[in-house]
Amino acid sequence: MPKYKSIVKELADAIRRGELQPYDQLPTVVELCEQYHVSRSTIELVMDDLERQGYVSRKRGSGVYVKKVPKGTVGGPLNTITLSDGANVDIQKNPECRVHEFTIVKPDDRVIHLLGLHEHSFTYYVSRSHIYEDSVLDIQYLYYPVEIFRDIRLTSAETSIREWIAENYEVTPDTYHKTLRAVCPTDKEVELLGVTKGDPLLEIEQVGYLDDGRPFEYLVARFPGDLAVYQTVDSESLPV
Amino acid sequence: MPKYKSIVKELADAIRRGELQPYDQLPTVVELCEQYHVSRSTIELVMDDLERQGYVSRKRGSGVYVKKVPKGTVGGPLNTITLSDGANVDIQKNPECRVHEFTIVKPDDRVIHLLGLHEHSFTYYVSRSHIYEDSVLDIQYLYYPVEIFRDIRLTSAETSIREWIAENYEVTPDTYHKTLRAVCPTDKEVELLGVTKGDPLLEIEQVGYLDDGRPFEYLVARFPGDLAVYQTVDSESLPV
DNA sequence: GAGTGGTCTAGACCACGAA
DNA sequence: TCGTGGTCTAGACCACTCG
Repeated sequence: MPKYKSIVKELADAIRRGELQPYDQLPTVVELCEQYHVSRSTIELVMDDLERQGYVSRKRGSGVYVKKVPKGTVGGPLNTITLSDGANVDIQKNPECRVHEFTIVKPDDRVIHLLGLHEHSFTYYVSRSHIYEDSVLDIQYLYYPVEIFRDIRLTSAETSIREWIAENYEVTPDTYHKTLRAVCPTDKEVELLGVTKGDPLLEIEQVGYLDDGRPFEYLVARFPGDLAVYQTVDSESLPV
Repeated sequence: MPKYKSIVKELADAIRRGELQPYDQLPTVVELCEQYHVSRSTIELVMDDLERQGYVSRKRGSGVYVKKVPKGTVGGPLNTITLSDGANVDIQKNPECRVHEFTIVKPDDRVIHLLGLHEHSFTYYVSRSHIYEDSVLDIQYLYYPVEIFRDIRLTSAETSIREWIAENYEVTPDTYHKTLRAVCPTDKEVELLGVTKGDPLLEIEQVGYLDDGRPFEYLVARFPGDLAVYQTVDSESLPV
């Protein structure tokens, strides 16, 4: 782990523990340099990271300050779907995964377009749901180019496709392009998700890229609106 | 403008113009250093920025590569709501803004909590909609602490509250914490938005922070699901 | 082994804020 | 005026990829 990451961890912990309180000024950059025996640019990386995680605000010429955020809302998972409410469901590990379909298909135009495939390309296609204590948490539709992955096994779709890929191919995912929408469930989804026709779903459409620039994964996931939220921190605002 | 930003702009333009094609390798870091007469760390900042904007993938030990993205989908606005479809509506400038309510209120618990206010605090409260060619684009609910802004004018709510604040107060917004959801419209919203009861809405709940760490704005905006999407790029994926 | 990007150093200069 | 963070330099070392 790079040096700056471990400093980030220390400071973030201090904030979560309440050792650094809202509106407290962090030690100055120079002080932190001495304290951790690192150079100025390293501390700069640390501050960038802390700001992107929503811990601090930086005021040029003045100092870096701990944000006044409601307890428990900082340090949580960002840039991903989380299941809301006290529903202590960890979508990451706990839920059972039920595969509805697992085939090789000629994908529709949108998938071809977003994965940058040729007209006559084929992809793996998986549809599946996660289930926790008899309630269905989501429905997912996944597409993987056969060009890249010549062989994907059904068992991997029931656990972690990404893990299986990591073990069997030498590829490293880099970034994901995401689009979020509010949509109506299809008739099929009404049935599978156990929602009613008028219930809204939160949809996330995600294209994954490898570190050489190739799209390698197309994913659409839909969650009942009362279960899922997407949280993020950045410097863009809606125009107001 | 810092030096690295202008280099970002040049390279991003080259990619958008197609001068650099998908899967092309960018000049190496060393070459870029010579080409732009800058140091290595500066180029590092450039690459960070290009990657966060979704232009390139970086492969350690190999090179930086232009992502294969469908034409027109890169370089667009990120981390904010955009109005989908060919609907060439620019929410930023074109639409008329109609204010429904403009008062000072004792906000509810959630607003108090997220703005970090005392129980007995007051806020400005604005509800308004944007309208373009007879169709209603959104409905917004905004709260500003009276503690921070002693005076907000109605006219500003009809144009740009943020602009008005910038002209009348010495505050600089820093970052925004956002939560996205899919929700049902209330009866009132059905009426105001001209949607039907079962149509899903995309909701964005946003808390804005100043550069000294103070929350200064609470905003909930709701958009008809068929009009609005939220787009972003990052290195987090849904677990798959 | 040669070439790549990622991290880091020890400085410097600048823009800005606070008093 | 002085202390702050933001940018930038000219190097260095390391981890990694690829032929």
